[in-house]
Amino acid sequence: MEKRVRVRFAPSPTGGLHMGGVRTALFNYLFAKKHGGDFILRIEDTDQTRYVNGAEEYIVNALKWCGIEPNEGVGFGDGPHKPYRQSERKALGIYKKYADQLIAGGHAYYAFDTEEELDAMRKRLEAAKVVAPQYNSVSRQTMRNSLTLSEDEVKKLLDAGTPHVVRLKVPRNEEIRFHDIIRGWVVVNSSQVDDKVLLKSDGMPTYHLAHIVDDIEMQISHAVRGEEWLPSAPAHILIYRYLGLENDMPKLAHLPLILRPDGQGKLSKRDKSGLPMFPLNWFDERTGESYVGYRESGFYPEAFINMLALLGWNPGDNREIMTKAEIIEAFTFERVNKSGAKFDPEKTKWFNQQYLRQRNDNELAAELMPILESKGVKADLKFVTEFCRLIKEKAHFINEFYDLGVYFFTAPASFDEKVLAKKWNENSKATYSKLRDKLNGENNWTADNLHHVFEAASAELGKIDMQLVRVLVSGVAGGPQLFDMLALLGKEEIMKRLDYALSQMK
RNA sequence: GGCCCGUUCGUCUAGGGGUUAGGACGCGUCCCUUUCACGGACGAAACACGGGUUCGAUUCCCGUACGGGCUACCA
Repeated sequence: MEKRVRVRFAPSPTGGLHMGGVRTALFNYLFAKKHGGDFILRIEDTDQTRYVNGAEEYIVNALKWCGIEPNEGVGFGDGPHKPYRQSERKALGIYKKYADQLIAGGHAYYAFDTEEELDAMRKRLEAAKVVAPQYNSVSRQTMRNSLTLSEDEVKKLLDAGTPHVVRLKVPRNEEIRFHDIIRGWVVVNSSQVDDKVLLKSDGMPTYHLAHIVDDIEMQISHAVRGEEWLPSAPAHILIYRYLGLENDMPKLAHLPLILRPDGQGKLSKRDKSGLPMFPLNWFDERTGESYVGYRESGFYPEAFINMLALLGWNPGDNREIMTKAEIIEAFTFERVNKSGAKFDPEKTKWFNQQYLRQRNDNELAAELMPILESKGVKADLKFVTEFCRLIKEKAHFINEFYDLGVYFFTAPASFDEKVLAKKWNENSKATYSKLRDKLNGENNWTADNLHHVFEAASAELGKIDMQLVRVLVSGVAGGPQLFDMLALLGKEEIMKRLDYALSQMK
């Protein structure tokens, strides 16, 4: 029988979760939901020196905002495999048990080398023109460890509490094969793998040991992670093997990376594309740096995850705008690409625009009201709702609305020079003053009727240039449909604006 | 440098031994329009290169180039 699908997202709380991490979480989530399985959040906080305050909370909040909610784990209600924080699991002695088992089986050993000694070893190897200096089956023989020291000596050192690590004893020359769901078979020779540290001198496990122990204990069925883990996968295979768990290990799937838009390297915390790299605002109190989030930039979480899902995956047909349910339904690892995908800021904006257009005017107004308030703009809901109807076609984000239509809230003080230079002449003042008077006599102030009034005025006064009227009333050359705009602003306001504009014109 | 992974329009991608190599973003032109948009139509734009295998290769194999990842008592 197939194992129940149980996958985990296991970030380390070393900073804000950036969008590459969000995508890894998303793919795990999609796979779990597709198969009716479990999605777990585990916190890999084994590096105490890199722990950042607030990072864990950020991760939880970011996943919540994205709608990528674990059904088990830190911040989402503990489950049967608690605790889900590795620091807490370490306190329970979980990892040491496995490390001891490896040592007892002759597959791991104690190493007492100091940082200086390790440094010296690397320098020595470099000087000897060794291509890849590492702690391995060859170099370990020149170091101070339980393979080179006598049993008595080792015991003495351990009893004296000498700082030491536990390392994996990787064989000298052995072919390691493993299957990746996305990439197929991968073969690496063990000579390329170093003797990885399993237990650090502070007693904490490294990622390599910890994730294996936890994946086994938590009955994880698939380890889905970024491609940056591919090179260490052979070492992981060895650990499972030496633990006698090779048949119980999760299936592996290494996701392609998200690359920078300009093409060089994987996405970093900061990018010049102008779009955020983080789901939510993030302030790093260590460095004092802050980063804007997708949420605060006016993105919808549906748009964000839709975009992310299509970066490296596709449903096999031409669909692009998909609900989360549709994505889940269509999701398979077979349709995940092998190659890295460059992040495309333009298309990302387009995704949000598509979702923006799906909202009705009442929903948009409800979203816009607090933004207006924060800008100190007072406007009533009815006005704002109509404003949304007019302006939404031009926007990608709700928080562009105000800037795109400031003149709906503040009368213009200046007027587009280009349009005036091209279209305003010595007769204009007389013509548009007459138009102003005609409008002033008009009581049926609707878009439709204003359209008729303009046509009649054009016939009577000579051509009324609609763009000129637009500039007189709004100050700018572009904007929503003119008559809708006049209708919304209202007769009183339009009169005021025309009077002011005409007083400024020659 | 070494090891691993990858390579279809500028970008995200579909496809796959014989196709006019399809879609989307962006870009351009036109239509609609007395303004501004939306919208519609059309267009430019890709199989990295070299060898095989084959009647035939963009598709399979091998090299090369290029790109990416890893190379810590970080994850």
